[in-house]
Amino acid sequence: MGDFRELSGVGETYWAINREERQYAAILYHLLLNGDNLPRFLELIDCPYKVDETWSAYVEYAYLRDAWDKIGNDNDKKRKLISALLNTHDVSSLESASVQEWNEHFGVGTPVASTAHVQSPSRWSLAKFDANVADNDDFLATCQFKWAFNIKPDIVIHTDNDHAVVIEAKCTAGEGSYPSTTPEKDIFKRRGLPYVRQTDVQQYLFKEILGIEAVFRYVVKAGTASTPSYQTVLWKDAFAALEHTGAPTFLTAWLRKLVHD
DNA sequence: AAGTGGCTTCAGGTGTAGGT
DNA sequence: ACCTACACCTGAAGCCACTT
Repeated sequence: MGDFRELSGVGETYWAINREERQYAAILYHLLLNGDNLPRFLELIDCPYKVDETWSAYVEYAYLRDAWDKIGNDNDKKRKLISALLNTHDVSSLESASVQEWNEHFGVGTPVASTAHVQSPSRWSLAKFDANVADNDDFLATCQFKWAFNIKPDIVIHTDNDHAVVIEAKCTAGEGSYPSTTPEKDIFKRRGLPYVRQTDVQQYLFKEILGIEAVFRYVVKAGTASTPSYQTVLWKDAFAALEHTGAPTFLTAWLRKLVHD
């Protein structure tokens, strides 16, 4: 039997010290689905959209990944889709390329460029298609397109089919930016391109790719500074605004602690 | 004090090869 | 036709040193 808890002197139940942002997001999501909590929350964050009966809500929202998977083996449809949404010079020059040439153009190497399947843009490699996309605007567009296939907002509420509220849950870390790795950052520096904020990619995903009008909110522990790209809400205010009658004992205690600490 | 960049670890997705 | 193991890549996040 392990005795970490005794040796460490950390005697609290886990919930009392938990600092996992996905756990916070899961609690928020759970509460949002109960009673009148959805309208309460939307009012708190100044949601400009009306909710109708088609509303739905998601955690770890990966719409493009799943829609891509749903297309199945239709390579032709996949290429037409990319050509329509990513309207760059190099993409239009790929019309007669083979499937493998198409994949190689975007630098897919996971583990190799497939000869059979048009691979997901989420697998494109920035460091490799750098060599194949000369124009800076095209390069940036290709990066954004790829990133849009990878981002997963923590919570998304579709207030109806064409409007959404996008929630990013944060415990300690701030807003991320792209590109993320050193070699990729070097490429951006060499090209003189600015880094792209996480919320910029989210806005691009919803507006330009999915055709969904959306607002964006960060839920954070402390600090209320909103930037032009998003507004922030405090966890304590979010939880204080939500009804939780009948919740399990630990959750009631946890919420009390979160609201009053 | 807050932000940035480099480094590390972890978890998960993807396609291939090789087995049954 | 399925399954499993495998290699490779990526993003998220934490930590630390450094800058502003």
